[in-house]
Amino acid sequence: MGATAGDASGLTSTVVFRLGTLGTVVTDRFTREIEGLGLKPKHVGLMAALGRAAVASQQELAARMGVAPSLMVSLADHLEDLGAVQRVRDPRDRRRQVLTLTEEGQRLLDRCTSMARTLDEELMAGLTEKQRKALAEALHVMAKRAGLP
Amino acid sequence: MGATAGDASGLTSTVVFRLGTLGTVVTDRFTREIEGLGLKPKHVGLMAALGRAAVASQQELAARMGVAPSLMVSLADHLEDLGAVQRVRDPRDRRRQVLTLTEEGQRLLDRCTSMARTLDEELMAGLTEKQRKALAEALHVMAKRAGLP
DNA sequence: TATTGTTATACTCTATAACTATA
DNA sequence: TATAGTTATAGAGTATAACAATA
Repeated sequence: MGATAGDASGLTSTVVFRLGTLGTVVTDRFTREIEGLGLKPKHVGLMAALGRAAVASQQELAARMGVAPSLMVSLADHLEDLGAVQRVRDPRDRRRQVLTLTEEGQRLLDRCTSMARTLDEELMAGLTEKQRKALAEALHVMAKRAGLP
Repeated sequence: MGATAGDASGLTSTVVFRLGTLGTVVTDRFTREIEGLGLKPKHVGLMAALGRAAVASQQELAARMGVAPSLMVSLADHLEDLGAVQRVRDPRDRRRQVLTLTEEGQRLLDRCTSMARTLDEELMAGLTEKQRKALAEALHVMAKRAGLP
């Protein structure tokens, strides 16, 4: 025994490593799943943000999602093309574009949510009900502390 | 109550969403942390893979990490420049480049592991010891099922 | 002819900077 | 002059395809 150089279980067993690698795998999987809807993860993230806030300017949404305003433009463009969001100029400040989720957008978001739930099931197949609850709670606490929804 | 359209807590509370977003945040944080060592996450992943396997050809490592062989070349190039890995031609099959972790590589890997542990602490600051154990176990089970180390 | 590693090229994602219109 | 949104441009990261050496 002793400090065998070459044992990297140290790194790979950290939460940082596991969250990073699992996050990538899961996101890739989700990306393939929503591809048929003409969506990428960021589009879904934007719809989810709109689902919570109901109404917000592009700048506010960009700040909330931590992306550049220029990226918000192309995300909104694409969702508008799909009929998932509406752009309305704020009459009080005509510089602001206010985004709202349409009924079609809500339907798309619902389908994505359903797909995510199916993936959740697959992902947690090896866990007991108790373990799933504990996992969900731990992720929730960490997400809030990190300023995530 | 009722089915209020616009409530997206459905999506954002899935494990898929939480793993994806937390994975990104945590990886970005780790990336900044190791920047001073001249490393990117993939370099660390390669060193960790070498730490476990001790010796492997570039093709084997590329397959294990799920990256293109061409990317393995540049990762190995960079680590070789840092003195973290050695390339040795397999005498039995001179096409194969066998990679091994040097002592310097082990030192670098150890420092990265230490940084990851510190981040783990920060990340799980809001969790009880019991919750941390439960989280680690759940992540471990899911990682194995996903074919991750 | 098939395989390993390498190099050349192209594609995706996203940020920064320049620009337009409103304020 | 400052800000919201847009457009143009550039950089990072990585894959695919073409190539060289070896089997």
